[in-house]
Amino acid sequence: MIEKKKMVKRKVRQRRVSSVDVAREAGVSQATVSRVFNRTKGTNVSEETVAKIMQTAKRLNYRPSVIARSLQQNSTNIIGIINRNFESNFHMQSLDMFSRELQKLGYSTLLLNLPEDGTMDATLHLALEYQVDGIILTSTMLSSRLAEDCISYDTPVVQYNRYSLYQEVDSVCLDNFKAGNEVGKYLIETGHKRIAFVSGRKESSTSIDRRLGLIHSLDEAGLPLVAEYTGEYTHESGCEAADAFIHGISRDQWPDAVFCGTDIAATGFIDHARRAYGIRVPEDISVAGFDDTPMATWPQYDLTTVMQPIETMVQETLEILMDLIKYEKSGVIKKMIPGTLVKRSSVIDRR
Amino acid sequence: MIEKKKMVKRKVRQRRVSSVDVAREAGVSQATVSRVFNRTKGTNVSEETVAKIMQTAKRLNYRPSVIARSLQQNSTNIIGIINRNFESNFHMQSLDMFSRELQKLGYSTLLLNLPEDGTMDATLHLALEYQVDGIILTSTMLSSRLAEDCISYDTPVVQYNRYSLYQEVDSVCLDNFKAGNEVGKYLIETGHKRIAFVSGRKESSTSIDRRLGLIHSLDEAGLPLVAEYTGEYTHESGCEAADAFIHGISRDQWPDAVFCGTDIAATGFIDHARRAYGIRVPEDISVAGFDDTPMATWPQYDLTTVMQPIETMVQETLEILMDLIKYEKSGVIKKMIPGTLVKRSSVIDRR
DNA sequence: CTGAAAGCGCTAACAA
DNA sequence: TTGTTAGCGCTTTCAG
Repeated sequence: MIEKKKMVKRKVRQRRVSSVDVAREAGVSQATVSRVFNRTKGTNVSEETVAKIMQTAKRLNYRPSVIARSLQQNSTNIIGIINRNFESNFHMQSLDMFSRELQKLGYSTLLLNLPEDGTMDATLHLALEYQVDGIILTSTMLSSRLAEDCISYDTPVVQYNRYSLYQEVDSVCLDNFKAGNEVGKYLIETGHKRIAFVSGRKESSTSIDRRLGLIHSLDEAGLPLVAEYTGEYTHESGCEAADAFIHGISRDQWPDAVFCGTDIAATGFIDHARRAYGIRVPEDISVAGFDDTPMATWPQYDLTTVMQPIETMVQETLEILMDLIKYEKSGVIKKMIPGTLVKRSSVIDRR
Repeated sequence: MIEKKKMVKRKVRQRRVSSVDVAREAGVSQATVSRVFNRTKGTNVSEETVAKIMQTAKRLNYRPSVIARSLQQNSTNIIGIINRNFESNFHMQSLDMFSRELQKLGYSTLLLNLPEDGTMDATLHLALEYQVDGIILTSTMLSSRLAEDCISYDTPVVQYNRYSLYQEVDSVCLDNFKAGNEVGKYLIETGHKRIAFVSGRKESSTSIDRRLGLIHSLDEAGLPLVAEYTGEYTHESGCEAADAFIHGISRDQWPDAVFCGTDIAATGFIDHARRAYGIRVPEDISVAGFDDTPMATWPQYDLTTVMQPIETMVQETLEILMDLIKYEKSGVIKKMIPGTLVKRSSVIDRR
């Protein structure tokens, strides 16, 4: 049996045309070619030579090597985005927006994924080895040891969608506590007495803060959290939560409002509560979500939820990062972005 | 008014520690340091010096510069992924899998987005200037002029989720014609006589092929396509399609089965048909989708749909790309991957 | 306005 | 086993 691969010619990657080639062909020095491809800042080259060089460059299909330039300039124009997962709409949209905005700013995006098993050492170091000009860390926090590494590499980092009061790292994050608190206050205002919570991932600090915000509002009103369920970012989790809150429980013990930490869980809750238990939403139970995904506007849900202003968050993150790249760091920035409560019909006024 | 930025110290990025620094500190030559960081292939360095160098490297927090190495080796270990959009689940999952698999193969991902307004010249050239080792083009086709550019740069390209018979570019794509055809045959087999189609984007070649496949099956059975609607990849499009097929149309003119080019449109169709017209799915109208997104398994839909084996498609794409990187190209590969019809209860047997 | 030359940090061939 | 040296392709003084 013959291995197919063995029969094929091994490839030696050919040398690309370089500025030297263009220079030789055009009868000028290599430096002049370089000047032509960088004459943004008043580098003076005669019209004539410019024309000649551009022409032969085009003929030889020459394009400057960003890599060589990076080496010489000590700057790659690459931003590393270290990504934890793509599980939610929020993450996808954020990534999309980051890479588009970076492109507009003249940067490219090096996309790095955290391995499932967790440690980000290797991933972060990879980014540093690529000499990226900056790093955006989504939904993860930097250990102080790794933060040191970034500093010693003089590579700015901004955390997105995660923050810690005890860290020197700049961050941009939705104010999940406040948002959770506002949902709670709204549910209380509208006359709900028996409020329950469905959490996203247990370890997720965003979920934890939303929950704490809710509880704070309940405490102030002297109300209990009557039930809670911890799941994943899935429709099924919402279904399970409905079972947990309703199955085998007498009607007067049901919650009259359920705050779900994610829209997707809210849809699951609503669907299952209706189908399996004939519960009317919002007449029997009000439901609120989080994220304002497209599904929130589907007529059967018409979900009261919290909108995360992704565009603003991305812009703020990039602004901080660009400043860190250009100017000396002075102090730590922890930007908390407020969410917006979007009121729809899935929460009813019970007063 | 004082500009804040003006008050801040402009930053000059410091030089990073290089192998020369380590060499000096450790009292060895720079080449030896390099060897230590590359001793995979039997480069012989004494235990003693290795220890000494590793120690001072750690102390100085030295890490080799991938950029410098790339320049010298004429290879960056970066793969450029040129992405059209993130609008669907399929795209996100593909991107996620690509970047994870590439990372396993020792490559990093440079993520480039096509601008809204369309031309990919700039984007492709950017990738080439970064000297990426290969390019994956998702949901787009390469003009023959740009294909030339890639060839002259000796940079392999593989198209993902798009193909063209007239191109020299390798590609991996779901066999959308066949999949559409199978859905059609299945609907016919199960006794449907009045079949309608809801398209994804009009220009999208994947949608076009799904439609052609469907029509081919109808032709063979001597059945007409009773209605069709062209929308977007949204729930709302599905709702609109329901209006188009049902509103103001006498019951005997309704379709008895609707094939939606995407799951998301199928959910919209089902929801709206039920809510606005009291139609029972599948009793009155059967519905099939495409993609096998998580929603397809939600109980209220339980959608018959076509699963795209994303993992296989990604693996095949990478295999082709890796071969193109290592070996001389011999012939053009156009890999058509079959979809899998997933039968669920949204299509009923009418025989 | 243009050329010569140094050097960014690294690898690899060649010497020792 | 280790050091010396020549580039990789570019930008950027410094001369002319």
